[in-house]
Amino acid sequence: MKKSRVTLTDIAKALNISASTVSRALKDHPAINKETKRAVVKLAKKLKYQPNLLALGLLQKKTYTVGVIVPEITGHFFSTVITGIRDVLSPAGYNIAICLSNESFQEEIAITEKMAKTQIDGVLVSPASSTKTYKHFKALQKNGIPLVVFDRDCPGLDADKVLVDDYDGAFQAVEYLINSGCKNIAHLSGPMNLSITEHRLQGYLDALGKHKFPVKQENVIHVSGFTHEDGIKPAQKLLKLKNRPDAIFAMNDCIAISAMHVAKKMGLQIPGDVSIIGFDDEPHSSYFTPALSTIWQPVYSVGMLSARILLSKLQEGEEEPELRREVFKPELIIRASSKAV
Amino acid sequence: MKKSRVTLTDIAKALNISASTVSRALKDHPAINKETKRAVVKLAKKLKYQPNLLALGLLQKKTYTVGVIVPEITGHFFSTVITGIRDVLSPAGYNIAICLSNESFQEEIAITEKMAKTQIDGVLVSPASSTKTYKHFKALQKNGIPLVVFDRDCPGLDADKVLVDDYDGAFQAVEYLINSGCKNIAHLSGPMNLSITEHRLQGYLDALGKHKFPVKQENVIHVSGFTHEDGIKPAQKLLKLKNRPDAIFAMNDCIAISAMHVAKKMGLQIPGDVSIIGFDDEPHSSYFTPALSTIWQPVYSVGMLSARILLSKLQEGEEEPELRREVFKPELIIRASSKAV
DNA sequence: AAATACTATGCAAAGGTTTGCATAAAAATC
DNA sequence: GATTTTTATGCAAACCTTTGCATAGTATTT
Repeated sequence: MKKSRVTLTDIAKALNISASTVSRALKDHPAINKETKRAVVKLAKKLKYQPNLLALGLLQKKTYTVGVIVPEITGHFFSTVITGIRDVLSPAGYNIAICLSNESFQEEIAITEKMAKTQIDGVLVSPASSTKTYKHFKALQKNGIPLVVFDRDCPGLDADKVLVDDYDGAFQAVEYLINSGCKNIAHLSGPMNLSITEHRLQGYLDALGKHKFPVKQENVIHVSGFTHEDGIKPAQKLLKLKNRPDAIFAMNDCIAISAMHVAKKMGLQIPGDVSIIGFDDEPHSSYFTPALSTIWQPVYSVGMLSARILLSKLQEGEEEPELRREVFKPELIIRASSKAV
Repeated sequence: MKKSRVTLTDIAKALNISASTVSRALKDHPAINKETKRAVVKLAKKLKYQPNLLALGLLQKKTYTVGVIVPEITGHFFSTVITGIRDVLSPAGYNIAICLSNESFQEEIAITEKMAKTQIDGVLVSPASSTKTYKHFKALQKNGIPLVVFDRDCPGLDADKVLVDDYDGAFQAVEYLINSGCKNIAHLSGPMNLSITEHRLQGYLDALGKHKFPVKQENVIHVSGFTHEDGIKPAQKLLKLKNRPDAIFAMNDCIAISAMHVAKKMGLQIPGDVSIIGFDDEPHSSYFTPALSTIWQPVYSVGMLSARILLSKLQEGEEEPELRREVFKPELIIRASSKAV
């Protein structure tokens, strides 16, 4: 049988006083007798009184809970962002409700609806790759729930945003490959319709363009997901081209690792025959053979800053200041999978 | 300004009926006029009525939220367990509140207290490595909150448990090393006081014992955490022993990778000079050079089963059936980092 | 002694929803 | 036409906490 918890009224009855007095005694209200206060505090401790946050939330229309919507958490990126979010929000007294959209637009909609019902205070979101419209986010905003978008942009949505300059990261990587003497640079690109995919692709294209390299259709392949398996076939396709690329810039480290794997199986030297650069700088990446060159992003900072911005919206209250758009710069980290320049 | 949401009463007023009628109309209550129902449903949709789950929770003492307490989520293990949990609980209509203890006993206590206050329905927990007593868990149970412990056992705590046979996994790994001809097998063990550490260590010891191998104090080193960095120094210490081990069984894959890294830097052949076996079978593990031999665990299943057990406690209600203790068997996966037998 | 200020407490409402009981109206039965 | 049944709706309580206002008693001032 579910034991009902100790309530204010229970304590009040036991001491023959009113619930209001008990509430005030526990809240350091000035107008309260020291004796009474002492008795209340003592009994509350004895009975292990725990205030019912539901009742409080109902009363104050504030739940001290922030929702975080991410596509997945099994990768390094989002789990680290979440850790950053937690490290800001938790000390501030906020709960975090982490929800996984599983890269599904439908699930994302279901999540936002549930969040509205649970009276969440604010939302941090990185949209699913299949998300096309932002009605569900706008609905949250209309409900007065502040929204911060991180990492994956929602073009056209008016919200605070914390992003990473994916374009710049890609540009750096490709330009480095060019400077190191690569002549035929391919790109394992991400799933279509995703802002980060597009920005990285554009960075790749523009770096080629800047150096007057021709862009070959066959040199760009979109992978369908972010895991190793998703990278194998596209990498094979690339490395079996008649005009085999001498460099691959991959969407992320997992895909880059797949490409390295395929290349090695084909007997190719890395970086002798083909240079490889990834994106994300996962913890494992420096331990591969050869150690993977990659683009580092301030992942933890993305989480912290997003949380801080949301927090300020929650606390400053309602004055609707101008929207913020923060863009972090990534850094190229050269290891052994790409030629020295 | 925080717009207050549409409530039952708002709809009631607009239609000149009572809130009870509106509630019933939206709930397919039998005794309700079709006309009325149609009107209510139509208006509710138009105004985008969202029931307030706080009020409901307060009334029914049920929040349809389950708390999940894990030490961290940046690794592969817990993030995958969580995905399994979600895939069971989400379709059943439950929310998941993921909380990170950060391997800290104190934070874990704070989390459980907060969970009691938020009237959570049930809890899934894998305790922090620094957790020594289980008072906080017992307090939850006393409050009538069902608790399921997964992966990391809490010896002496009466709760449902979903574990992996770490002892058996370790035993398999070490026995394999013995059978493959290794004579001097070391163990990079986990943080002290953690059930999985102890079980794996015992498996190591017993496998040696079974084959009449001497146990050398110097061959067992405890690492302080689960990341690559935590493994480097202990691995160096091990491989610089006068009597250098010809095999290392590591606490997990990250540590094993560190050991491989150190060994390679020292110019040792793997597995020629030293065999290495890890634990966890992370997605990356087969992509290292050489591909890492390891122990696979049914991580996703651990999550799913834990969630299913909790779910049955939540639904069956209160009859307190006997506690379940499910133990999954891990599997040895031999790749290239250990000699063939 | 009367008026004022202060201290300590209680009452009641509010927050949104559900539900048992009561009630009213309509329909069905005799 | 009177009684019973059915159908549709409303009232009010309950869930727990906070807080403005009122009140009663005590202490201070004039």
